[in-house]
Parts: sequence; structure tokens; C-alpha cells
Amino acid sequence: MRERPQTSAPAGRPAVAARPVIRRALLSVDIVLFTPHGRRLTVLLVRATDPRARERWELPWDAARAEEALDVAASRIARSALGAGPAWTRQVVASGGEQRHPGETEFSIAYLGLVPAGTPPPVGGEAGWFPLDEIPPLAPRHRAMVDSALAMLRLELDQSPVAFRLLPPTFTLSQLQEVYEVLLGRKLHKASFRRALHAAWLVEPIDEWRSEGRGRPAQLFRYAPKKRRTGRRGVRFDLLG
Amino acid sequence: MRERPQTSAPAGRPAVAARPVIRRALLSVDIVLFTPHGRRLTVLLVRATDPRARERWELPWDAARAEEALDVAASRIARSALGAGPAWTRQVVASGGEQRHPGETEFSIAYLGLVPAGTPPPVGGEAGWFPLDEIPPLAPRHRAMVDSALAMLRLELDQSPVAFRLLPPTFTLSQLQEVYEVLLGRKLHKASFRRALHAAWLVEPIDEWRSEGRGRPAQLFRYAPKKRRTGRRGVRFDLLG
DNA sequence: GACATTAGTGACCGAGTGTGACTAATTCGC
DNA sequence: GCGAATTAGTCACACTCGGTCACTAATGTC
Repeated sequence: MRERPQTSAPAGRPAVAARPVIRRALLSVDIVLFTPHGRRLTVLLVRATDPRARERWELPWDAARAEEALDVAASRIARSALGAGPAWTRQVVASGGEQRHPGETEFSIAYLGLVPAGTPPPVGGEAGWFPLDEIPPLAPRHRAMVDSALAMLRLELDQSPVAFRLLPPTFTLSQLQEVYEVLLGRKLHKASFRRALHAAWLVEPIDEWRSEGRGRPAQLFRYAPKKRRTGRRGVRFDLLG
Repeated sequence: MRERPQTSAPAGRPAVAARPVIRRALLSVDIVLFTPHGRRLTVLLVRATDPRARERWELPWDAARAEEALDVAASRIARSALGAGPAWTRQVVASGGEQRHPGETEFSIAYLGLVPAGTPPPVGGEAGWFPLDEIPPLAPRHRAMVDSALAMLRLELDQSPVAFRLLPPTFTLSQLQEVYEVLLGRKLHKASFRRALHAAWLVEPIDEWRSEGRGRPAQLFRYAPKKRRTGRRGVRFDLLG
């Protein structure tokens, strides 16, 4: 049980006890927006809103609003930073006061968002897409959010069909595989990828082919999940140490 | 980019601009404490701290404190509710105002904690362990936290060696398997379980046997992780639909 | 038409997993 | 004492899954 309000007597309970008075906290919602850029994954950063440090970059963020759900806030902040909303969002982690936040907020809730390839950053150099290995120095809490968001994204990749949200309604399997490779940050073997995809009944071919430059034309597919996987695996002990 | 503070001029930036004024929010930290009770998993609930609804149950919670890290707060709240600290904690989810919280806080950060079997609830009927299928009605946000915490616990089971924290330093493999079964909520096959455990190099036998009632005595083991698994799996498409 | 390039599939192999059956060592009931 | 019951522990088989190589197919380039 949590600590009692000081008004409650140690032995009995007073007939009318006051509710505990809770101090209000500074709480931000921050979003890590990813988009593929060629074969690299990039993160959206904006110029610091603190006018005393305009040369610094930071993740898009805003204060949490009591009347607004957290995921709605994340989408709003993304739309506000980018013009368009993300194709998918997910909560990543909440962090407290031990690491500095650019807005000096006490607590922050980080979201992850995916944006389709080709979405331009807004005008005027106030925002930009940064490849993962070229991210400028960030406030510690924002730096940790980027790392956590990337880990969460890769965990989520084989749980939900997030990759399809980065593609147009019809796509080739090579396009799909490239999206997975960019998000995972590693190459996949073509035959393995297609075998797993086939077993999952996630896509269906349509009667169209697309020829892109040289090479054999590729059949187009569309996202059409059919079966549910039972997926009853045993214990896996996938530990690291 | 997020909305500008109203003090910044629409065209240029004033020479000295004020930082955006952020409204403070009511933020709680709530903890879902699990412990095995026989072959069932149970959750710790305490009497509502709101004196106007003492007959209701709720999860242990308290307001977040700016000077205290969130995981430290979760441990403190657990210790305050139970006397002893949990063997392991993990952040589960942050939730906003759409669901009611018993303390009427605007935002909450839920933690999950594991407590070794046999830890008694504190005196006086102010707290109790409830089996998962006998949980009394809770505030909507707390009900959702319990469900999320259980899902998170099961996800985490094959990622980190959490089950070992519920056991004494030496244990039999049947004990270990039973802990996994209680946490997962389903039976496991003995041979599969031991084969996977052996492959993961997590335990080592010690030169002691324990006889519990009838049946062949079981060898004792201790947690002693040896190797690191490479664990490079391909894409898995473990979707539900 | 030879070649490069991209798409797509088949087949093999080894590792991993679900499962039933078996042996081993103890207590309980008689 | 002795068999039945009970729990511990292992083995072996079948099947699946995932990594890999090799091959065919269809296009553009020269």
C-alpha cells in the first residue's frame, strides 16, 4: 500500500480523511519518427525550440495534455512536425528525471512512428531526416529514446505487419524485402524471406507485373492476411547472458 | 515541430523569447505485483486509499516524484505495499486520461513486479493476493494494467531469466518447470523443456539430491548462465491476423 | 545473339521442436 | 518384503523450420 496521507491516524482511520494531495509533474510526449531513405533508416529531428539553443537538434515533443490520449498526442506532435501523420505509432518507454530532457521536463513518454518513404521534411531547415549513424548530439533522454525506439521497432517487426504500412497498396516482393532489410538493418536471404512470407499467408498476388529498368518484371502483390498462425511455441530461453 | 509558445512573433523571433509554459500533470506510478500461489498466478491488490471507497480494491500506486527515477518509485511502492521489495520489475505501459484511475490522476505509468512464492501480504486485510480469474472489479485503467502486465511478463519470459528470481538459489528442474508453467499459464512438455534449458546453458547441476515425498529424488541445480546465444533468427511473421 | 540483371523456385541439410515411450529411484499400501 | 504408484530423467522418432546453393525465367544492354 502506498504511504498514507498524513491526516490518517496511526491506529484507526479518521471518520473523514482527506484524499492525498498529489504534486503535479512536468510531462512530455516525444516521438521518434523513422523513414527509409534509400537503403538507410533515418530519424526526424527538429531545431531546438528553446530559443537559447537554436543550433541544437531534438526529437519532436510537446507537453502532455490531460484531455488527450497519449497516442493521439503522439500523432498530433508528428503531424505538427512533419505535415503528415505517421503510418503507424507505438509507445516505447516512459523515462524519468535521471536523464536530461531538452525541455527540462521531469517525465517523458516516448513514441515510435513510421513514415512512408519519400515524405519530405518541412521547409526551412527547421527539421531534417538523419541517418542512424549521423545523428547529432542529443539531450541524453532523447538519445536513449532513439535507441529504445529502434530496438522496439525491430521487436515489433515480426509481431505486427508494420512494414506493409511503408509501401503502396500494391508492391513487389523485392520492395517488401528491401523494407524489411532497411528496418532490420541487415540483409535477408531471398528464398528464406519468401518461404516465411508464403507460410504466413500475408500477401496475395494480383494479375499485374511491373518492369523496373532491366531484369525480369516482378509480379505485384497486395497485403491480404488470410490465416491465423497458431504460433504455439515452447519456451525459448533467447537470452543474452 | 510542435506549436510555438504564444510569445514568439509570427514572422521573426524576438531577441529574448520565453520558454514554452507547460501545464503540470497528475502522474502516478502503479505496480502489478505477481506471485505464484500453488499452481496459480496471483496479483496483489490493496484497499482503495480513497476513504470514500474503502470497499474497493486497487493496485498499489503513488504519485510520481520528480527527484526519483521511475523504476525506483515502482520498487518503493511495492515495498510499501508488501514489506519486501520485488525480485524483479519492468516498465509495462503508460496510459492517459481516457480510462479512469482510482486516484483520478491524468496519467499513469504501470510497472510489473515479481515476488517470490510464499511472501505473505501485510497484516489486517488491507492487501491480498488474488488469482487471475478472481480479480474483483477494478478501475478501468487498473484492469487494463493487469492485462498488459501479464502479456508483458509472458513476452519477457524467454528474453530474460526472470523465472529464476522466483526460486531459491538451488532448485530442482521440476520446480523450475513449474514456475514457467505458472507464469505462462500452460503446461510444458518435460523433455522439450529440459532440452531447451540444456541448450541455453543456463543452469548447472550441483552434487546434491532432494527427496520430496514419494518418487525418485531430484538433482539440485543452480542458475549459472554460461554461453551467449547468437540467436540470429530470420524474419518470423508471427502475426495474429 | 551474348551477356548482365533482376525475379522466382526447388532441393538439400542441419538445427530445433512436439511427442510418446522408456528407464530409474523412491514412497505407500498391503 | 513386494508390487503399485509416483516422480525424475533420458532417448528416439517424426516433423518443421531456417540457411544456403543452384537452377530457371524474363527482361534490357551492347
